[in-house]
Formats: sequence, structure tokens, C-alpha cells
Amino acid sequence: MENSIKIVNYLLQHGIRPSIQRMAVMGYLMNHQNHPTVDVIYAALSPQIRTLSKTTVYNALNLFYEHGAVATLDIDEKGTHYDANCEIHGHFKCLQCGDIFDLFNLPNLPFDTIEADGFKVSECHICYKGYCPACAKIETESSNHK
Amino acid sequence: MENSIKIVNYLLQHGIRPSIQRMAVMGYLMNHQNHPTVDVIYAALSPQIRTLSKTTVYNALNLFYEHGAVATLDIDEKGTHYDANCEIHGHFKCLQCGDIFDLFNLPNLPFDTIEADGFKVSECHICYKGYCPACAKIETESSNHK
DNA sequence: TTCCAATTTGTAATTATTACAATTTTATTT
DNA sequence: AAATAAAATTGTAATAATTACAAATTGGAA
Repeated sequence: MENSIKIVNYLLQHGIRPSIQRMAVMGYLMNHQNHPTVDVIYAALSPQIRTLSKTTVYNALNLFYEHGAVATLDIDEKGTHYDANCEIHGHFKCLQCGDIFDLFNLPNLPFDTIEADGFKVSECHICYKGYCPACAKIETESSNHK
Repeated sequence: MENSIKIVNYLLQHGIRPSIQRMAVMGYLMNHQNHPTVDVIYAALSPQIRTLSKTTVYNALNLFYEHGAVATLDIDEKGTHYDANCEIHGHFKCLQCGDIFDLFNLPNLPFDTIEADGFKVSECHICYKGYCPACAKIETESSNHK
């Protein structure tokens, strides 16, 4: 794969030694913007890397997080979701289908006013919950039929 | 206690039948703004209501949530935090001491632009992470001594 | 009082995550 | 290249949060 060079560089830039497993996990995150959990990543990679251990996936993701190479998303009780896009952006979790959507057009939240109060901000999460367009539509239609 | 009337009313307003246990849980939430987890609530109430089961605390909180009587906070891996204040407001989680602070002076996030895209918003969470004033101060001082 | 439904309780099961020791891989030194 | 040290991976066991569920209890309606 040509883009494995991109993955290696990304890891090195964040001070992370690349290994087969770490590259696979990071590669999965870069190619899947659906905020996967450990289980999802493990299930996807396990067939290719037959010896892969779930602990390794945990290790890799925790390391990525400590080095600022991924963002974490504590949005529900289904476990931590991971995102290779570390730029601040919002999320929308559909309470019906469970999908998590990215929201890129939100206004920036202030850091300065909070830091003026003495807080040191290192992360900022904005997250909506409700019904996604598809699920909201179904909801509306079924209630019309009543 | 005089304010048990307030608790009963609050539960009834949200269509929740009051019981000894439910009143205790809601009373705890109203009197403790520190976003407790199930464990914290159970540990606090257990001595008073000796027969209290942790399952009952879960049942009560899930019911409260379904009826919109409490807000939930999935801010870390320590389990769900609960908040009797359902008004939209921000939170700050200190990565050092673990405390969660309320932030009331944040600008309102837009609902309309998101709903224009077809999303139906029912919750909106804003959450910062970093170091709280006390922990940030200690950090600064100790690095000065180096 | 009797009966039915709702609630509570305790235990067991499930799921996410971490702890940890043993093995394997990778890098370093000779 | 061989020997050694360090880092990473693996598998299993432990921990913690939450849910499932059946039995016991409570509270209201007939």
C-alpha cells in the first residue's frame, strides 16, 4: 500500500514508533471516519492480522491518545470512540440508529474566557444527541400514517 | 425534611411516581452539584437506606433520564455522571484531580443550523478537558522550582 | 381484605477496560 | 553476525460499569 508511508510519517511525527499493529490500527482510523470503538477496530483487523490481540489495540490507541495522534469520544456507554481527526469539531449521536456524525460548521467555542478563570484547556468537545436526518424522517412519516 | 415536598413535586411534574428510594436519589442529586456516578450516590445513600440496592439506583436514574428529569454526562470512562440541572450548560473535567466543573457563561450553540440539515436535536453537550485552576497552579509552581 | 401492578432487591451475566507475566520482535552493542 | 537489552505483543486473569432477570416486597384499586 502506498499510503502506508503516510501512516508511518503520521506516527513518527507524533513520536510513535511504527509497528505492524500500530500501523494497522492507525490506518483503519484514517480510512474509517465512523468513530470506531476498540471492538470494531479489532473485529476489522483481526482477520488480516491473525495473531492480533485486543490488548494490543487498547495499547495502541492509548498510546496514540497520549501522543495527541487521535481524539477520544466519550459519547455513550458503548465504550470510547476514536477519531483520527484531532481538529476540534462537533459530533452528533443518533439515539435511534446509534451512528455518530461529524459537524464541521459549528462556531468556535471560547478558550480565552475559560482560561481567564484559571482553567488550562487541552480538549474541547461539542456533542449533540437526537435523531439523524434519516431516522427523523422515518419518525415523521410513521407518525403521519397514524 | 421540608424540601422533600420539592422533590416529590419535581418527580410528579416529570411523571415519575415518587418512592422512598427515588426521592432519596433525586434528593441527593439536587443537593450535590458534583455530577455523581451511580457508585457515589449508592455509597452516600446506602447507610441511610440500609436495604438499598445498587440496581435500584440504576433503575431510578434511568427512569429519571427517560423522563427528562436528569441530564447525563458521558465525560470519562468512570461511568455515567448525573446532573439534576437539565438546563444546557458546559462542563470542564480536570485531567489531574478528576473533578467536573459547571460552566454557565458559554455562548449558546446553534440548534437551527443543525436542524436545517435534518437533524432533530434533543441534547447538547459542551465539555472541556484540561487542568482546573487549582491543579494548573500546582503545575506552574512545581515547574518554576526546576 | 384481596388482588394486581409497580417497585425493589439480590444475584448472575455482560461488556469495556486494565493488570500483568510470558513470549516475541526490534534495536543496540560488541 | 552473535549477544544483549529494550520495546512491543500476546493471552489470560482481574476489575469495574451496567444490564438481565426472577423472587420478594410494597402500594393502590376493587
